[in-house]
Amino acid sequence: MIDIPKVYDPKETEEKWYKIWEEGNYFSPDGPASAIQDKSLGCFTIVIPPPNVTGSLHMGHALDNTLQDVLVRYKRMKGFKVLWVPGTDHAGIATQNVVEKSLAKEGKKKEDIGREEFIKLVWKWKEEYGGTITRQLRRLGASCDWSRERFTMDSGLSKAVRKAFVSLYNEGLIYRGKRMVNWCPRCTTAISDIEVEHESKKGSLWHIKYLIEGSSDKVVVATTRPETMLGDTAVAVNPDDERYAGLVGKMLILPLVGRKIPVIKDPFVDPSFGTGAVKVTPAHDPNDYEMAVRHNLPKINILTPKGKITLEELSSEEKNNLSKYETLDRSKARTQIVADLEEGGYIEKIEDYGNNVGKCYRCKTEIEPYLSDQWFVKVAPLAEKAIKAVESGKIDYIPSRWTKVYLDWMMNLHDWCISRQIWWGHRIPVWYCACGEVVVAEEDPTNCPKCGSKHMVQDKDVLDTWFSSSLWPFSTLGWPAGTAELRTYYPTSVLITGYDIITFWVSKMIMMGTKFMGKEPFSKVFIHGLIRDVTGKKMSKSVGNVIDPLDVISHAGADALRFSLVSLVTAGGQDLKLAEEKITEGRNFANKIWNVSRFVFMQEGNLLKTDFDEKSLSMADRWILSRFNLTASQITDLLDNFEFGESARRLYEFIWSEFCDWYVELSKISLYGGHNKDNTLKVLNFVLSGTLKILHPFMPFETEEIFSKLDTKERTIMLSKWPVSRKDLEDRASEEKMALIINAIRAVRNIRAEMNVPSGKEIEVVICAEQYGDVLKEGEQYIRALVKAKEVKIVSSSSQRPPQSAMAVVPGAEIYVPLGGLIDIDKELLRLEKTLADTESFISRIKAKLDNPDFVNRAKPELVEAEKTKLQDMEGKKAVLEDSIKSLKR
RNA sequence: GGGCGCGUAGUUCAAUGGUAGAAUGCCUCGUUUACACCGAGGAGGUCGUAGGUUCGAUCCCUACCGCGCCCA
Repeated sequence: MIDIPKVYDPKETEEKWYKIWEEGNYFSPDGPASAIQDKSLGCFTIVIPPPNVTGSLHMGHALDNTLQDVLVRYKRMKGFKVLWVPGTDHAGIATQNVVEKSLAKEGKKKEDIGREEFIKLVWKWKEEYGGTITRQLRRLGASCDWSRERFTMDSGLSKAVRKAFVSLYNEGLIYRGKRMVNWCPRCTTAISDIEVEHESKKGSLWHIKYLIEGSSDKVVVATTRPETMLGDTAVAVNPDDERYAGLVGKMLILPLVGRKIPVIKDPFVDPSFGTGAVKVTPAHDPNDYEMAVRHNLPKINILTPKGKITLEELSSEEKNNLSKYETLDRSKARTQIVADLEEGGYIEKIEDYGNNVGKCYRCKTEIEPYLSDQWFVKVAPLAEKAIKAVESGKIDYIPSRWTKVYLDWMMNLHDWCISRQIWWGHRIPVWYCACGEVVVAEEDPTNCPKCGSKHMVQDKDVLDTWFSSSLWPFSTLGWPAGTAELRTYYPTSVLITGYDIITFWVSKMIMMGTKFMGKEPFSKVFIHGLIRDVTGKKMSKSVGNVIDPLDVISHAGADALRFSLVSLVTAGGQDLKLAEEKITEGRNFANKIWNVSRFVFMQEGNLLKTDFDEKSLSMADRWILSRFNLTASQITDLLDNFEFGESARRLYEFIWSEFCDWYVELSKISLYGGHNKDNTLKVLNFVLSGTLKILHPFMPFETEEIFSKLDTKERTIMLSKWPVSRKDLEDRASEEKMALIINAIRAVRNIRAEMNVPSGKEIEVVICAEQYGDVLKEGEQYIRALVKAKEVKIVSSSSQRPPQSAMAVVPGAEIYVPLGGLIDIDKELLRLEKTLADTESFISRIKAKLDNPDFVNRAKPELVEAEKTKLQDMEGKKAVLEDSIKSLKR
């Protein structure tokens, strides 16, 4: 029994228990958990934000999934039918990148092996390595139902994607068109607006001279992107700009190129930008594109998908002139063109200019506005319902401030570009026939419905990964089939995620859920902050400030990690600054729990029972039972309100301070003194096992390990009943009594330390209490033991004050410690005078309040009463202190 | 430019319209039979600045200063 190690070792415990839980099917709502389910409570469902299949667990995942697990474990113990659906996301671009990289190691490109082979390779990669993150989630302790694990490329989910696409297409909510999109030249695909990160960057503004045809005059055009001039088809000025009024309609000669382009007027042009005349490059700038549409200008594309110069769309003469630029990368082309312009005397000046560049959120490559054929979702009609769902309160954001962020964004949506020019993903379910027929269908067509041809060609593009993610809350439950699962678990209960993906994912699930299910996918969205390093910076490998959750799990244990993270969560949803010290705190806490349990196990007798006798409870027993009962109900309320951080902090306080520092020390009196030993042990066990239960959602492994050593009828803490608040354990009187005892003990300890009483020396204590003599008599043994006193005398009148003693005043009692020769009179005087000064300043503040008629008349009466009582107490304290000082001075 | 969040102990952060709390670090003491990943005691804060509301503001309101994020 006593061979329990002094330091908690999480490693073995974690492996052992997770295996037992998973193999015992404890995570499933239909397994052993059903035994504790209360039908009247119904279901509690969460779908996991699916991590990228290529991913490995970072702190953000650790936090997000810990919070989900806390809630899930809590609800499960409470009796809800709990389902937590796990799974991963196929992460189109990211996964393709990974496999391309491994191909590159063999010196191959994906084009070398072809699309079909490449996709096979990705699947093979997925089978081999795709389980990494789900294994890591297991190490974290996540109690999701792995038997229901999903992958966004599963056949079921793929069916859902096709169903959704075809329905939206048939309703006219999906369309194809040539549009200006955000193009990543590295990923060689379009990406959506929100996948672009904006960054301000120092750049230049080049002032370039364009000659006016048939004249020696010139127009100076300012641009931040001189290289795109190869695709210029006009120069535009503001219609109200008098400087250029005479110029409109004239033709200019494009430098280096020789192309003749018109000067046009368009209100879009800002006369204060540069010279007020801007070059118009319709194929490479979204605003220029709009202008070109208005003025019917040609759109000349000069870039390949890889971002290199192409002359394909130029005239043959231009091709000859400009061949030196062909195949140059866009940045090299800029350098070259600027150099050539300078040489030709076309540069008027170059200014420093700060501009905003868009970067691909995946690979940080600068985005190119690029004109191409793409598929779009017309979002306005979908957004309308999604907005209503939140406005009407059917979906609540917690904290509520995210509501506004969501709504603002929803109301300003552009159509969503959903096609991606990559290979890995859900292929767009559209087929083209040589006869011109287009088929959009859930099932692959065998032949053309119009001409009967068997040679239908499927669209090459795949869908944005977020398209399949947007269906996640119902596709994972079997949709489009109307399964029992779907009826039982949809809508889900709550979504837990970071604020960084409200726009990417949350909003889209709401759109698709309201659209296809007719019901919001969840009624609550809990948004938490993001993990940062201790200085507030984002954790990143390149900065080197990453704390790896798996390292932490290895060194400190999953429970420590979980607890540390949760205790950092704030009600306001602030970002979490994670320092190593915080992890240490979690580890130390885990060790504290281990050791207090060890203490309980080390007591003699094997009666690890909890059936204490109510009639023979001591004051301390009643106190801890009442405190435990209160704590359990607080934790319940806090968790019901998603107050994760506060609940963790409250548990810490209860366990460390109230249970360990006070009750355990008090219990030793009867345990080691032999008096009422059995009952004390039962109370200890009762509180310990109850505490383990309310702690279990936060620290599942360790609580299970300890619980398993207790003699309870419940085979696993995971599926034990959540403690309910018990009126019979509430005991305000004992709490007040113990408060007095604790104050008295603290006061004596303070005297001992301040007066340098050697720690081994036993002292005498005299306590004078007019009102609370009984309480102090009852608690005398506690005081004696905890302050190392050989005697504690309770007297009722201060006339019995011992001479040569240090003293302190606590609410309800005066405490004297006779120190005989030990007392340092000067030191004690100093101490008392300081206390007196504090007391006096406090008194004057209360008096000022009570002398203020406005306060007395306007403040709540009970508050005024309380102040009066305080004043009385303080004046009493003052009198006692003055007396003591006087007698010491004598 | 629009919006949001944050400025509280040396540090990292809570809470609260009525004497401001914790963790960590620091100082003193302590190896007492759960734990030194420990215990006891202590020092440390004009709650960013200036106004306003209020009997009373760290908290509510306004402006400003500083920091961060999101959107254009």
